Amino acid sequence: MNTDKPLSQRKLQALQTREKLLTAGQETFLSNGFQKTTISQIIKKAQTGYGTAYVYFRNKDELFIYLMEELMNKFYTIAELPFEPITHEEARSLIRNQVQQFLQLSIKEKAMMTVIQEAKGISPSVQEKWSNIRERFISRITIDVQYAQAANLAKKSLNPHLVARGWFYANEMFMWELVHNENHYSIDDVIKNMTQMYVEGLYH
Amino acid sequence: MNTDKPLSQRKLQALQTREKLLTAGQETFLSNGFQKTTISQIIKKAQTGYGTAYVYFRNKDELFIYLMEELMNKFYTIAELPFEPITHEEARSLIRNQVQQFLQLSIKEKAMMTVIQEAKGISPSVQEKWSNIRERFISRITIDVQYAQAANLAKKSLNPHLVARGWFYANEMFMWELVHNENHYSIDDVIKNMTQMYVEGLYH
DNA sequence: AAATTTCGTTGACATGATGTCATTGACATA
DNA sequence: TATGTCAATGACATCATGTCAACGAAATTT
Repeated sequence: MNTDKPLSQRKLQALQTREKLLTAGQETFLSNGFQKTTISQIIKKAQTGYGTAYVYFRNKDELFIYLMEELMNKFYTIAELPFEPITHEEARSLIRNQVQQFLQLSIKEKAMMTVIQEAKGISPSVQEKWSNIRERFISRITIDVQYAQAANLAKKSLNPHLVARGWFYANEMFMWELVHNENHYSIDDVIKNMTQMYVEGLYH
Repeated sequence: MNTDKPLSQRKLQALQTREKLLTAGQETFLSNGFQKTTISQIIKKAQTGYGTAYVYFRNKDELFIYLMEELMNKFYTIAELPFEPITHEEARSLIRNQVQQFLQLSIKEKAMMTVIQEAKGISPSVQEKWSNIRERFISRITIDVQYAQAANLAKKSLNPHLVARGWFYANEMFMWELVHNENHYSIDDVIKNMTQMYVEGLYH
C-alpha cells in the first residue's frame, strides 16, 4: 500500500508546506468562496511567505483544482456503478439509485460544491475539470442506454449519446439547484419525477 | 408610438455619450469576451474620459446587462408562444417548434450568447438576469404541462413544476453546448431526440 | 447680457490583487 | 570545514478598479 519514501528532511518540509497551503486554501475557500479568496489570505493562514504559494501552485485556480480532485473521485465511483438490468423494473430501480447517490453526494459535499460551482464559472481550468466528470458520466450512461437497447428494453429509435447527454444535463442542473438551496422541492420528489419521465420516455 | 421628448441640448449629449459607451462596450465584449474587457478599453473606443463610464454605469457588469436586455426580449417572445393542443400529435409539434426556435435564436445570436455564458459565470448580476429568462420559460412550460394534464393528454402522476424544470434544464444545456461549438451532433437530431423523449415520457 | 447655478465630463489618485525574481539561509554533500 | 543546493521570502512592477474634486459649457436667473 505504502510505497517507501526516501524522504530527506528538506523534501519532507517541502511537502508539509505544500500541505499547509492546501488546508489553508480549503478553509479559506469554504468560508470566503472562490472569488473573494486571495493568495494573501491563504499564505497568512498557512503562515508562509507570499511567494511560497507560487512555488507550489501556478495560481489560485491550480491550488483549488488539487482540492477538487479528491471529491471528484467520489463522483467517479458513482458514475461507474454497474448497470445490467434484465427487466424494465430493474432498470428503473438501478437508475433511480444512481440519481439518488449522485444527488446525495452533492448535498453531503454541499459546501465544497457551492465553491466549485462558483469557481467553474470563473476559472476555465476548473470548468474543464468539472467537464471531465460530466463526460465521464455521460459516456457511462451512453453505454447503459446501449445495453438497454440491445436487451430490447429501450427504444432503438433514440440516439443513445443524445439521450444520455440530455438525461445527465437535467440531473446536473437539479443538482446545482439543490446545492444552492434555491429548491422548493424535496429531493425524493425530484428523483421520483425525473426517473419516471426518463424511464417512460426511453423504455418500452 | 413616440412619446414627445423635451430634450435639452445637455440631456441629448448625455444620451449620446451613454450610447457611445454602450456600442463601444458591445464591440469590445464581442471581440475580447467578458473577462478580458476592461473599462479602459471601452472608454478608449468610445472616446470619453475614464470617469465617464462610471457616471452611466455602476461597473462593467451593469453596462453589460443593458446590452443583454434587448436579446432577452427575443427570448421572452419564444417563451410565451401559445400552447393549446387538442391531440398528442399537435402537442408534439408545438413543443418541437418551441425547442427549435429557442435553439435557433441562440445560434443566430451565438457571438453574444458566448459572452453571456462567460459573464454569467463571473458576474452574479448577469447570472440573475439569465435566471430571469430561465424562470420565465419554466413557469410558462409549467402552465403548458398543466394544460396538457387537464386535457387528459399528459400523465397526471407527474409534478408539472418538476417536469417543466427538468425539460428546460436539458434544453438550456444543449443550447450552451451548441453555442460553444462543442457539439458533434446536428441541431435537428438534438431536437428530434429531446422532443421524442419528452413527449413519450410525459404524454399518454 | 451679465451673473449665477447646474451638471456632464474628466483624469489623477488611492486601493488592492497578481505574479516575478534576486536574495537569503538552513540543510545536504564532499 | 567548506561548498552547493534549494525551499522560502517579500519587495517590486504591473494592472484594473472605483472615487472625487475640479473644470467649463449649457441653462437659468436677475
